[in-house]
Amino acid sequence: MFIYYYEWGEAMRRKDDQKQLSIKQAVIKTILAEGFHGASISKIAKAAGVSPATVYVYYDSKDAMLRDIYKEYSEDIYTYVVKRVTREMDGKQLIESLVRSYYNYITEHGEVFYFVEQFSSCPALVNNCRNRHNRSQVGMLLDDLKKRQVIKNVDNITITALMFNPVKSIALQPEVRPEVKSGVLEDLIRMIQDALLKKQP
Amino acid sequence: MFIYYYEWGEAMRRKDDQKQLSIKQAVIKTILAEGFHGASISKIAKAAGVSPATVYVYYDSKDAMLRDIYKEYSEDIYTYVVKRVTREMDGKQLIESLVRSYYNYITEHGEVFYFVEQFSSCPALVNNCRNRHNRSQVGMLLDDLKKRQVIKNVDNITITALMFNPVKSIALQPEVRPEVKSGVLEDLIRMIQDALLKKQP
Amino acid sequence: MFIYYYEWGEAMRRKDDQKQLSIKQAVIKTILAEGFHGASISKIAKAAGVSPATVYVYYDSKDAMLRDIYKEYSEDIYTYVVKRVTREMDGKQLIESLVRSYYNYITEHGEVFYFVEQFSSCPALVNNCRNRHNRSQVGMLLDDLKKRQVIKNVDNITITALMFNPVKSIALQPEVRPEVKSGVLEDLIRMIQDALLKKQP
Amino acid sequence: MFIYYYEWGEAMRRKDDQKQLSIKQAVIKTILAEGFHGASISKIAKAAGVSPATVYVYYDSKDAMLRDIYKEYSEDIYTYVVKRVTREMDGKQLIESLVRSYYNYITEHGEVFYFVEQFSSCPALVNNCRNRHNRSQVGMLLDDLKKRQVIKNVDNITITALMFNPVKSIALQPEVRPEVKSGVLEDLIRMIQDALLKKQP
DNA sequence: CATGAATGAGCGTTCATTCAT
DNA sequence: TATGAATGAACGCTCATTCAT
Repeated sequence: MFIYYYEWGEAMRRKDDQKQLSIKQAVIKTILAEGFHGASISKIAKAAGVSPATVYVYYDSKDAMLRDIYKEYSEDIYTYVVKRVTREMDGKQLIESLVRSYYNYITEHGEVFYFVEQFSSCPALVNNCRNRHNRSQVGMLLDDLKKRQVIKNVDNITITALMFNPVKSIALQPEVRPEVKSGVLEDLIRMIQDALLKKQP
Repeated sequence: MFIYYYEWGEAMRRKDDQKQLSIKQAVIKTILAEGFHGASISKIAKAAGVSPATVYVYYDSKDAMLRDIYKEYSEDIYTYVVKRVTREMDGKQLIESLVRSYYNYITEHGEVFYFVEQFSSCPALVNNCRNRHNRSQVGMLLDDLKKRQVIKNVDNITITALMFNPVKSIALQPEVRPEVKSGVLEDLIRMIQDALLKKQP
Repeated sequence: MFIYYYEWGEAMRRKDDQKQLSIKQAVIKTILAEGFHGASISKIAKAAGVSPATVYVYYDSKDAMLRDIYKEYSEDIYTYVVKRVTREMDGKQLIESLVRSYYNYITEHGEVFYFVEQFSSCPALVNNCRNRHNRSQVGMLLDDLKKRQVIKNVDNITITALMFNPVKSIALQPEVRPEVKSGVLEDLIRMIQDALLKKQP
Repeated sequence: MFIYYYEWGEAMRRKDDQKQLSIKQAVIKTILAEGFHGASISKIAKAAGVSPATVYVYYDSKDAMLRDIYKEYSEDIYTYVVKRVTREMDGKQLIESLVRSYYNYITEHGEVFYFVEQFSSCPALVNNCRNRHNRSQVGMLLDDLKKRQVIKNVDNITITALMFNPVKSIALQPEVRPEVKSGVLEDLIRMIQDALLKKQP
């Protein structure tokens, strides 16, 4: 008589990456549609096309799920902006690039950005997970500019606050039309350059 | 058994206002303590020292209640900053005053500010109520400065984005110590002045 | 205009004792019918004719509810048996009375007794609540008999184990007919008397 | 991908038995640790080191599994006590042996005994399975003693109720220290002898 | 006006069981 | 045979809201 044992190989890998992805997308989509507190597991599961119980195959709890997705995306925007910087850029160009990339990321990845923002604004959730990897890449960039006397020698949190928060608030304005936003963005870039760059004698 | 009181006067009326006020304070306090989605009617009622049913004497629904309170406080910060501007101030001083007042409001009225921020960040809620009264007072101030060629002639939403958002993000950082924030605030004010003021030849 | 305040009096006492009683009865009945682990809140609520949420008006949690009901009934049987003892009884009669009363209680209050037994047999539950009030009345009775040299001078837990456990096991046998149980009870009483009473020279 | 093994012998067979055994042990262990209603299939499977689905290879359902295990162990204690009886024992010794063995079984096989007790106390489960094999061996022993006029001529259920239930209740008391239990057991044995043995003229 | 009681709907989660491999 | 994935049903419980007084 034959006895067969199944080998734990590729064929048996049944934890479905596609399914987990669709859950993640459903989370982000549902939170955008229903707000953070309106995104229940059952709504998310319905949006993902799975049973509520299936969510718990992939995540230990709702909080853990949100935290995992947050961790995955929280630093995404900084990776994005840093990747678009090149060596040839001078200080002025670099500031423009960073601000513009930040804006572009928001328009291109609105749902994800919105999710991260929502999550960040809830202290109860965000306090449990800290990861500052790619953000620090921005910090290194700024440190270099300061050393090279290109930008003013102030704390990085001051610089990033000035560079990213105004453009964020513009990008998220639901009432302002994109064309207007473009113009505003140009003005903003000039003004941030004025604020940050050292005046050359 | 019913007991009747005939006397009806200011004292009686004030009692009701008092109750509504304590509900409002309870809302803001509870949302700070428990987060937006942890602030249930029963918790709020308990914090206010009334029955859950009493809340519905003053408000039609939970959403209506939050909206009412939001409307009451959403523009509070702009009233605050405008009130602290005086006629003698030149452009530079005016910018400093606006930014500093904005920062002071957040530190002094943290609970209210937190509530307004939380509410604002939920589109489902905020879309139903728009009021731009006191913010426009800031707009008038800026328009005047632009007409007098003191600050650059750009859209007001650009200016306010640059003036208020960086300082907000600094003020809300939970990890940064107040002493550090003070220094950052000074730097920020200088840089916002550099960004906004017209360069004098 | 009239203002009336409601006095918190008998008329306003709306927490319905009858409803709480019907919940208690539903608990006991449902546990008998469905077993301890089959008695869910929703089944209990249905049996009591209320909404599941209503249960939580009267009890903080399911465990607290079971514990409350247990505490109310756990010593009931000892109250019952002690109450049926009279001063005139000699040792032999007293033993007969205690055993017979214990048996009668079980047949008369089968549901309650079953609930208490089920609860007692779950260590996780019973460890959180200890009350030994009426049981100790039995202990005092036995101490007196020992002092008066009527029964053997052994530990009370030994005596109660011998007096009550055999009759309990008989009473709970579902397959044995009541007539047979009567005969068995008589035999049991004689033998327990033989076991406990000091032999007179 | 499938891998085939041809060799099929005792070793293979034993492996399956081993797996079923480890499931059985996991059931008993988990019920002791988590209580009857805390012993879910997934917890049991985890404790046994198998997948939840594997349990259903060996048993049709959870109830069937519990019933099977119950049937296997329910009469174990009577096999145990009967095996420790020898021909040379007189009536007094025999009673002592039975009672003491019963006590020893409980202390030695606490987990199994606890499982059987828990199962027995749930009518919904126990009603579906009846087997009185080894218990009847005790009955034959008692019948013989009665015929030989050593013990009183009463129904066997009366005798077993008196012999086994008190000692069970003592053995299961979690608060009483083992040393105390020893003394109680001695007293109990004397008293059960007094109750059961025919008085010699 | 003010309340504690009451509730249907929904929450996050776990269950016993089945499926696909 | 053995498995991790998948699930409908049910769990205990809380919610915003209404009811009866």
